[in-house]
Amino acid sequence: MNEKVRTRFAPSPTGYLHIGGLRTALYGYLYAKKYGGDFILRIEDTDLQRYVEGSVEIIYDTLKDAGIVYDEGPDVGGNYGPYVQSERREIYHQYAEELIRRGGAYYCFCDKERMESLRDENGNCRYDKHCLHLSEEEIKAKLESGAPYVIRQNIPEEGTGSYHDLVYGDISVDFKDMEDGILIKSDGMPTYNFANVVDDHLMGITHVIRGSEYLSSTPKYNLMYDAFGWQRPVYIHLPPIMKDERHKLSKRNGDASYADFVEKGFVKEAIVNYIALLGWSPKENVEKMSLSEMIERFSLDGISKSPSIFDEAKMRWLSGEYIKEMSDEEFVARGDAFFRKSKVYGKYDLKKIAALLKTRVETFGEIPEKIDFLEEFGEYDVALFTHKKMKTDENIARIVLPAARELFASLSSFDFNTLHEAMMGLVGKLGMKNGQVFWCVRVALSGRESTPGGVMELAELLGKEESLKRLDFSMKLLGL
RNA sequence: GGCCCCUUGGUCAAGCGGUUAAGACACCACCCUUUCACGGUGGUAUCAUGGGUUCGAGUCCCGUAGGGGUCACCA
Repeated sequence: MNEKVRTRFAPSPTGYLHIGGLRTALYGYLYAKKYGGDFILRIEDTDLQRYVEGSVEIIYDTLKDAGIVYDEGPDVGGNYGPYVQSERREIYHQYAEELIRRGGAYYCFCDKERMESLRDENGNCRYDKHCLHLSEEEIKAKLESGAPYVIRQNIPEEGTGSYHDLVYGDISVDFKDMEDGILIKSDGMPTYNFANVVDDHLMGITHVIRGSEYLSSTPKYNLMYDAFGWQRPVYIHLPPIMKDERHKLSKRNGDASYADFVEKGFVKEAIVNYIALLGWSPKENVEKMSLSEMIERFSLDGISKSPSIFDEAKMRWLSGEYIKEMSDEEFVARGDAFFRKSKVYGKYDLKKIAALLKTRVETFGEIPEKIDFLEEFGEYDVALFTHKKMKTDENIARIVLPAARELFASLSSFDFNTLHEAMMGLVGKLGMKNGQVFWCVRVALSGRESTPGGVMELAELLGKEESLKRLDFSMKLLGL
């Protein structure tokens, strides 16, 4: 196989790009790039009923945002266009007629009523090839009279369709279990069943990567490739991504999409990294990977056959790993939207806050809740001064706080090092343990059981004036 | 219901006839430590089930159960 690898992602513009779709795109991209091939984006908009305004742009934006770049597509061009199916109507008709000539399809004039009468006890109707037996004259007459028609695939009544899937292995389906599906609808548009075959061939797609829902209909497509005398592509079907063991993850159920997770503050690279790991694992047993590392490591034998359940907790962890690696500047820049949501925006040095926050949040979304106490300070439960392990309580606090207040007031500079030295001195002077002093002052400054950073970091951030104000307030709470 | 496919800890998963059945997330404990984190160490927990084949089965075969997909003028 020395022909150039060409894969494609072919979504229909029916709304947001969901996680499963994005993974399909990602694998197609990874596979193509792994072998120096091309990755193509094709829009499958043959169902005008389901078309949702603006979703094509969402597809472009999401892929771009996720770093999945396509070599050819509606907005970037290419030599195999157009890349939007609704612009290829004539092509489909031409090939449909060709297929009829080759005996692989036929005109069908049956109406809804007749189809209804074919329904079986399970409510399924199965076309009986009625129109396959129309004479050429009858067909011509009907066509000329302008009677509505569809074009159906002519599937053999016996035999078995077999093929080899690179993930699932050998798949066989009996022709008798397949219906003569519609290839061209009465509105003149092709169905997926036909358009995907024609386009994949015309666009030179070598590897078809798609969801496992097509596993059992693929023999139908092979019948067409064979009838046309075209080379069948290599098939790679992917297991579904589940929300829980019973339900597939889907936008229709209101499950989060890529965009939703970005909005929640997950690091983009982590989202892409995580979904790559759903249904695929590299041989090297590594999990955190950049896109280029994924390309290097991607291999089809690492794709699993069974569905995997989407675990937000693990994606959250990965997101945290990416955050820990960021510089303070990058954290501030990328978390900007979330810093803006916090009450402290514009009032503090965000780079200093970033340094404290990086190991304490896994998504940018957690930023506001972690730092709002810098602006919000008031009544709190004095029981916070009691901490068994630190050996401290309200009475210790009554000794520590006034001393700390006096100390703070005496400091001419209020940076971390000065504070550290001063606080250590205070510990010695009071003859207490570090924890006793630090715990009490930190609580007095924050009113919180836990904070990002310790006393010195907090005092430096708040500044001398605010620190003294808070100490005064806390002393009052303790009845001093 | 017919057909196709799937089944290793709570989750993602490695394994491809012989292993003490990796690793990660989550969880728990301990260490580090001025809180919380980070980091470090350790721990709990898995081969759906019944038959075969084999000296030997998570790995191969068959059945059963459970789950998913599909059976549209949707993709």
